[in-house]
Amino acid sequence: MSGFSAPHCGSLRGSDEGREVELYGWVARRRDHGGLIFIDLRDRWGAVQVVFNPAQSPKAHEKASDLRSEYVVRVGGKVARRRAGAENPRMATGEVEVVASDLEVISVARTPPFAIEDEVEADEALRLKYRYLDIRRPKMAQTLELRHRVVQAIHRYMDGHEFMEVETPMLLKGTPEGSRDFIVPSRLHPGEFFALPQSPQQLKQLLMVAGIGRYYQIARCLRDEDLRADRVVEITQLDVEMSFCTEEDVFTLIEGLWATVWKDVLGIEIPTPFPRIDVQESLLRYGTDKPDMRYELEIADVSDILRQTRASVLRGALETGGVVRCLAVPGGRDMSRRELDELALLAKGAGAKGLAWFPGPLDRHLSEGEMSTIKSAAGAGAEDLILLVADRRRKAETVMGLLRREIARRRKLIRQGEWKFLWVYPMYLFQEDDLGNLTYGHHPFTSPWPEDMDLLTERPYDVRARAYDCVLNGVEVSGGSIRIHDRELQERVFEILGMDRERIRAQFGHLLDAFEYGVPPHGGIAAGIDRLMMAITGTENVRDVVAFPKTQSHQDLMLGAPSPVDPQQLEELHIRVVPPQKPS
RNA sequence: GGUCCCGUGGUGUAGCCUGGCCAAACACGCGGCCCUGUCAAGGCCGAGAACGCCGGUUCGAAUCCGGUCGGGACCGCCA
Repeated sequence: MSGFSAPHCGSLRGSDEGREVELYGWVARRRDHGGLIFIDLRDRWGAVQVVFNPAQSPKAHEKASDLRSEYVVRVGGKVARRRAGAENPRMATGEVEVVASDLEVISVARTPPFAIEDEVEADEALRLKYRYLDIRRPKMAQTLELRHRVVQAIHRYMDGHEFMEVETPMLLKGTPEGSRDFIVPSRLHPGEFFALPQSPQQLKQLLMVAGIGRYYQIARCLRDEDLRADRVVEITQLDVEMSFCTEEDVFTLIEGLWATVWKDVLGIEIPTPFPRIDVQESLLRYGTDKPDMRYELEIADVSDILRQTRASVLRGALETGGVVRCLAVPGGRDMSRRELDELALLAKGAGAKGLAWFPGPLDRHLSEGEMSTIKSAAGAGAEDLILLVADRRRKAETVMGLLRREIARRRKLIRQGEWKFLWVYPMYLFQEDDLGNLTYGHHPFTSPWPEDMDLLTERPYDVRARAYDCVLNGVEVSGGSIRIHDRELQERVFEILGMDRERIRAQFGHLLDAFEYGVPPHGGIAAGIDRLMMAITGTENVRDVVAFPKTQSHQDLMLGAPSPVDPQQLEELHIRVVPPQKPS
């Protein structure tokens, strides 16, 4: 018995009328009329109605009464047009049905822990535990197929532009830079470890030195960091590197790539080139470096208006070097106190000291003049409510960005169906970390802005970077930079980052050495396929676009990973486990 | 590292704030019977949870408190 070449359940159409077929699939639903029995038979391609009629085949009909959900069956029968009035326009196969003459139960099934239907909202942990059932849901299967088609379109496009896919190793050298590495013990080198790739960054730069010129790879990258709704441990990225290029070449390539993917896969024309915004302006106006342009809602800085204000909470923040930012909520005067409290909770959750608004509690602290100046700065209309946050600049931006997104969601301001691409460019080379230390903005291989070279030592924070992010509907779908290709400049940047000679040599010696053997100028970009798929499918949950995702605490609920290993295995790897001390 | 939300039959929810009327309600699903044109089929009947776990408060806890486990959202982090 081979059903491999059998017609797909979901592919039958009116034109198949009269065909004798054998179908293989899962019982999606059974409607037993005592006399007639209908089942919907499902496979990856969809579902078709099968009729068991005792008048036509009493044996098949008798067997069919034992069918239950998710049984795997083989049905022999004839494709027939449905009788007039019995067509189902809601099914792609709704014009036809298969009149069964033969039925074989290949495999029975327990009642699944949740219904295999798109609408049923099962608990996510349960879905993850039984992912193989979850993927049977048409929506999940379709998402995976869409992802496949996107990736195929990417391969075609990159190949068409003479990019060569080169595989890079999974077992790399660990670096304390960037995100936390996943490490793999070496059996043959006691006490030494490989690191799994956070990205093939250095390897693709070395491929440029190797003369490959145009490299790409659909690469898996692993970062041992805390998860979020839009982050998974194991990400897939389109990794690209090219020689003798400028930013403009990268922009053109990627704009063309997305335009092709959208056209080939979604049948949608997207306009190119994409608009650009520099990161500083983005943070000011949208409170984020990945603004969603499907709605307006601009943030305004009203610090200067309020320097002398009687409102002490606002003035206090300004006097300690902070800022006051505000946002007009369209028609927001109708918001309930409860709703505003929820927003305040959100702001506090993000680390804000509080949330102020008017009309409201702020009324008696602000002068008429202040209120009207703020309103015009925020572009507020008569029915609008003004939200204000006073804090350190970065905190205020984070909080306002969060509020902007929340307001857009709550007030349904997001224009669904729009594809708002943009480049955030340029960015800054360095940023300040939590402890006030200087660290890189993108990664340490990013080229400084040529005109800002003089500032490197004196005012590093003002140095722009030849780095860019491509943002789609508020999702950072790709980011990259033109790299440093000069050994001395690269060493200088490492030093500014606080690395001593010894460490530079140990960690990046191979790259610096390579730069002495004829290095082309180069640059590139990496596009997160997971986030891209989020934007395409309109989900806010990455796990929706990954076949077998892990939970927030890095667990695979289906496999039960991670799990302890055999002591013998540990011994072979020269590893001893020290359990965490329980504070008692 | 931190803040917050959630955890009740197979599934989704109600009940929890204002403890006793709750061995817990509803829908779907599940099992049986009836039914020849349904497609979320329909009708009738039925089974199924001591309320994540541990401890505390109380005459009495699904309900209050503490802890713990699991899931999620966010801040930090993620070059």
